[in-house]
Amino acid sequence: MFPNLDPLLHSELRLAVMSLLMSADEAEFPYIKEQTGATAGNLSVQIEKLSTAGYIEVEKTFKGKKPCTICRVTPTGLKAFENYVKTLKNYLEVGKK
Amino acid sequence: MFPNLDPLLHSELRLAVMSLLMSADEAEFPYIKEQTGATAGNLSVQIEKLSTAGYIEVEKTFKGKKPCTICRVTPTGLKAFENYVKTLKNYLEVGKK
DNA sequence: GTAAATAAGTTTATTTTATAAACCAAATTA
DNA sequence: TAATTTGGTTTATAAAATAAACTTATTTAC
Repeated sequence: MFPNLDPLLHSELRLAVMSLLMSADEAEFPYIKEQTGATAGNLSVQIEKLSTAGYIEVEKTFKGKKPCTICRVTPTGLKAFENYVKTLKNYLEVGKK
Repeated sequence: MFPNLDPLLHSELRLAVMSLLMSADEAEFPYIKEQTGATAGNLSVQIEKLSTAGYIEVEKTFKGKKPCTICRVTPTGLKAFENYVKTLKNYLEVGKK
């Protein structure tokens, strides 16, 4: 009836990050920070978690002389996201079945 | 872009409880426990939170001689749930806009 | 009839998680 | 060259979820 929701995705900020990356394909740290309204510290932690899980890949390069962190969703992350959405529907689609 | 998700509903167990009550109209504690697979303790805590928020109403009666806790969703809870679903769509409907 | 087990919860404690605050290094601006 | 900004990371704190322990009453088994 209520299958488990992937705890890595069932988090407001991590879900927002994934959502952003799903449509943007790739995004830089400051952009994600701005779009989500998260603090840098919180964002850094959550990106690290998504990265550790293999849901996103994180590339640390330079933009001119400034550090630049680029994030991309991986195939694993894509699958996890889709699965999360499907699972969540069991909770949301009340009375539709 | 990513409006805040009602923290009271963005919780696996509480969401499951609400979801159940949305389609069942009213339900007894043991039934909710069985359907969600939650432990009694956890369920008790989460029901209390939903009740305090006014999302559900809890009636404590007796079934013969045994205590019987009945839960129902309130209009406030209904609205909150619907709003949560709407908000969540911003996170889930990637690339559909 | 009484001891053990079950039912229906609640309370308290522990663990996990999210968040914020503090910090760091380099670069830019005043 | 001192102060500020940018782009983060690390560490500490606050909040939340979860589980474990406990309570009270009730059957059920001996």
